[in-house]
Amino acid sequence: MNEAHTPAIDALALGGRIVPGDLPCLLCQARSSAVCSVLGEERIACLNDFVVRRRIDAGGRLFDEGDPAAHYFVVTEGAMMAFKEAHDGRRQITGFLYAGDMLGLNHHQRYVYSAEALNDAVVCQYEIADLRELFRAYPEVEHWLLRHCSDELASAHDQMFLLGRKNAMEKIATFLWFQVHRTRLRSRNLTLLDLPMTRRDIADYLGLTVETVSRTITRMRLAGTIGTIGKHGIDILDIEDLRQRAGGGRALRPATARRV
Amino acid sequence: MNEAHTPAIDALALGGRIVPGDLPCLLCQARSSAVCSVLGEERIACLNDFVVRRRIDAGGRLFDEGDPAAHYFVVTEGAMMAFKEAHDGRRQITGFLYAGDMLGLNHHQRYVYSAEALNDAVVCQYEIADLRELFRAYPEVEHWLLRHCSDELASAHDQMFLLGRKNAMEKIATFLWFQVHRTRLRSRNLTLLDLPMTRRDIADYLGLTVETVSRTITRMRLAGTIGTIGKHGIDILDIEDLRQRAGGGRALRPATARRV
DNA sequence: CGAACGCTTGAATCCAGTCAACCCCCGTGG
DNA sequence: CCACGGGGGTTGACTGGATTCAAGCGTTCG
Repeated sequence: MNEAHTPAIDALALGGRIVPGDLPCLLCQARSSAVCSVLGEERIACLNDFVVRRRIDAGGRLFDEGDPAAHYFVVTEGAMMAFKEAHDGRRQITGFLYAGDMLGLNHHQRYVYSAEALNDAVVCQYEIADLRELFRAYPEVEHWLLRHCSDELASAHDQMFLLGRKNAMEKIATFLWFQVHRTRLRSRNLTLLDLPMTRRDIADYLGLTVETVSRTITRMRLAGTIGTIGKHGIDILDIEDLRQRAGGGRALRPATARRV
Repeated sequence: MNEAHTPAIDALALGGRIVPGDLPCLLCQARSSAVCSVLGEERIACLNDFVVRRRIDAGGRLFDEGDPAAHYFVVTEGAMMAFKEAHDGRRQITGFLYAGDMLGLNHHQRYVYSAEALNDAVVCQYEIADLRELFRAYPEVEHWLLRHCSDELASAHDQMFLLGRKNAMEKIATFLWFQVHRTRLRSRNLTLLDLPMTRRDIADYLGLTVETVSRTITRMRLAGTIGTIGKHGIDILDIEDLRQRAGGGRALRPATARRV
């Protein structure tokens, strides 16, 4: 069971549902950043008993706010978003989630937000009921969750400052600034962002309307700060100007912000 | 030492800093709702080795965003607030905290927000370095923290919806609605709120200006929804109307929202 | 007593929202 | 093959809700 020579195909062919063996976990995009990163190579196989992989098509719902909360998820491929919706259609996206990010953790009976895929995505699904057992067997899993949860809380506070106190230009610039850091464009000496979300998604994330997002991006393009390529491409032409527009120093801490 | 007949004064008079004995912990306002609630009466004494009590005068700072994070705090008396401030004076209050709420938990080197007392307050102070030891000795402490942290995250998401998508009237009404539930006015058949914060604090919590807060409260008074008594008193005259103004059903879940 | 602060109110301003038109792209189906 | 429809995006004109600026009131405090 702990031998790593089992071919991936063996694990994947076990039945109707796709169960990851050692290899899928070892090769997983989220391996270095998700919960399972606390388990060494020799213990990663133990997840077989806990985890199911699920594929969600672009635009598909993973769960709805108010649904009975039976699972905890980790995004392993693609991008998802978490959001709240009111009766009248108003929507607030609370986070965009990428490989390694988690979804659905809470200690209530029901999910407190909805989750949808931005593009074709894959998630690891844990039974909430199994988590307690997992915590007992591997306390470092719980350490990791606590750490990650407090990180998300810190990001949420940054977002609250943005929503409550920044104007449209600062909001868009901050958003792009975090995207640049999330994708490590700078360290890779690249300038091209490929955003998986629509203008409407950006608006609903920043507390704006589509029109304002569009106008603001146009203003930044005319000013030479960025270039636009198609619907999803953003070329960062003047990163320092972007930083200035985002609001400069405080309340702009990409190092600690995991969720953008 | 475990004998409960020791007068509180003995424990409090031990020296320059105030060290709680069993009795202060047992009589603590936060006893039933804070981290220490997971420790039974027989084990509460063990906190002596970990905890120091600190008093903060109204308006006093507990710590600043960016300060080296050495402590974790639990509010035991009074009210505090957590906030972020920009160079230009813009401020976003991220939470008001009362007996049982926690402050300063994070896994970075520095505090990610500032904390200030709204009125004379008392906090329990834990060394961050001691927390790991505490987790090992009492895993339920870590369970509690994770649970509480995910609750705070849920509240933060509600607040993000409020900041990004609600108008002034809905913001104020939601704020008062949560205050009503926090103080359990309804179950006690009372209608009088005594808010510890100023209009400016409310404005900085809701992403508004003082003037808008004042005007909106006036409008609710003229409409007969509430009455105002002095600077801090609010009389809830029509709770159903308040609920309607707050936005009705979704995104209004006082049961799970601990921080308002 | 005067200064400071918190709160309220009024008038004017402005930033973002609303409403509407139009473009482009893409998938669909005649 | 092309006509069509729909969705996403952009732009313009106008509106409006919240901010800004300013003044005044009551209370507190040195």
